[in-house]
Amino acid sequence: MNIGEVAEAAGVPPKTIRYYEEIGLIRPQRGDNGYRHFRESDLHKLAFLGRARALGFSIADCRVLLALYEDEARSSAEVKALAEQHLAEIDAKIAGLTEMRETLGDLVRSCAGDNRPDCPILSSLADPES
Amino acid sequence: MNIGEVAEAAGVPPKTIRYYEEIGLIRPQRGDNGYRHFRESDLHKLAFLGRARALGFSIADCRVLLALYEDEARSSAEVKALAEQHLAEIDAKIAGLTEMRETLGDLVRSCAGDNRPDCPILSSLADPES
DNA sequence: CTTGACCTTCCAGTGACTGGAACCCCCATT
DNA sequence: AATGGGGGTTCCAGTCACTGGAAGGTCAAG
Repeated sequence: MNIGEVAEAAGVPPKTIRYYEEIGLIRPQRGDNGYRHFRESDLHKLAFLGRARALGFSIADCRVLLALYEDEARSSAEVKALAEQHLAEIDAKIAGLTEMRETLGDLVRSCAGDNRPDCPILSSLADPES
Repeated sequence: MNIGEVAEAAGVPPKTIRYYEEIGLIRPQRGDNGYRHFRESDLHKLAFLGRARALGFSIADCRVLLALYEDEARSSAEVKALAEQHLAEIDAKIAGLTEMRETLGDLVRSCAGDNRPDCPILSSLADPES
């Protein structure tokens, strides 16, 4: 398979695939014309990476996950630990965003949104104590 | 005030303040020694920026917010529209993260986390249909 | 006069791509 | 044989909002 075909099949853009090769996540073969040639195992890896990224794992995490996936002697505890750590990060992000959402939501609700200049949103940004 | 003092007072690091000057968000004066000199209005702006950033507004949004803040003829509707747009982005982010959280949470719950290699997390990443 | 804290600029790196330019290759049609 | 279009290739730059670090100037205290 050429890069376009595997990109389509794995749901990962060609640019991203080239980037993944550059950082050593995959190592496709090369044909005589210099084209990358992808085997089934490459496609498999790319789809794996696409799903891991969609779950928010960093590239560093993905590297570890791929290594664990290919390590027959892994323990599921290692994988679970990584996933739980990531889950905690997601929770932290959600908590931060939720707090933002609440604060900003309050401000938006308190703003008339008419053509007068008085605006509690700006007032609060300028001085939340006032 | 010098940069350290205003950084402390506004809760914005010196590096960030220099960056904000570089991109034209603030224009502190300069002393004969080349040091930046910050007036009360600069401090005020920096604190404003710090709070807007803490609410997740982008630098581009902050630029607009500052301009609106300084525009006596603004309408609160303009501010509210910007805030509502940002609120929608926050909601979208929260929704995305929440979905990740659920999927990943399911996987983590289904993983024994023992010293055997069998791992539903890896299996699902490799092939979610299986 | 020296020390140390503070200030300056400039350059590079972060994460994970993404866009674009310049160029090469392969196949099919004229 | 030429050509056209849709692949592919590399390399460079940009994104976002800083952040770290190096090399060097300035200032106040002791």
